[in-house]
Amino acid sequence: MDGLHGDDEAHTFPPFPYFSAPSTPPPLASPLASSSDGQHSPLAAALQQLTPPPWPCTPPDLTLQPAMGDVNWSSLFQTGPVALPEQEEEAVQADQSGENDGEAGGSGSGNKEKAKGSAGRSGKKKASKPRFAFQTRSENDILEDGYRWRKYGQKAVKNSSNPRSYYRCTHPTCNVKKQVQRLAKDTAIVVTTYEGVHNHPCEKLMEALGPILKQLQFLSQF
DNA sequence: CGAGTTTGACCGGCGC
DNA sequence: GCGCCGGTCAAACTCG
Repeated sequence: MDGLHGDDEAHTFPPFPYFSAPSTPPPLASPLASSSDGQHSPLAAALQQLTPPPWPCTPPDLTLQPAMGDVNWSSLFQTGPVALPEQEEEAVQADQSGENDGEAGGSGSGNKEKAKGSAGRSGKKKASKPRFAFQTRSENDILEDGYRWRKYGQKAVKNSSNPRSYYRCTHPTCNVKKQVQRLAKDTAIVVTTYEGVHNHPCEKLMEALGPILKQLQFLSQF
């Protein structure tokens, strides 16, 4: 976890790819993704752009958060295992492709068991998910990234006077989590760590692009 | 009243 | 084996 702040673990990222998937984007979960001809319709192309990236799908709204002034994008880095072991990678993908019952159903399953801790379910070794961390300079702890988050915990962490907050994506089938914490050294800097990949389109992006998509759908008829 | 937040307790991993 | 620590749960609470 300390890799978050360790410079030796920091991996410089290419320019913040808000709307493009890292390499080969997974198939979109939304039914809208399948066009009538199944090929490269403008609608399908547009929807491809909505493939959820692991990082925020929308940039911090500087107009709404004037204090965020200078976003230190150069500090964008990847934490944790950059290259996942094959088995773990498979586990992660399986976890994200519909077997999200673990976390998503955990809290509401009526399971009397108490918290099973940070190691996850079934006593297996913790499967490391892709994690992406970046720093922003902001008065707000929560940057507007286009997704809806539900806070499920807050902890005081060692060597930091600021608590760490834990959030989970509110989408029913999404298992993405994020941690938000202010730097002890510079409390103006918020470190946000994303864990996992959204398996659904960005809500606010969909909201914003809705009219455009409708128009594309209309135009694609001709 | 439903959705989201707060907060204390609990659990597993890990270092010693 | 023990204790520390990070992560999660879930009941209680708040808010719109």
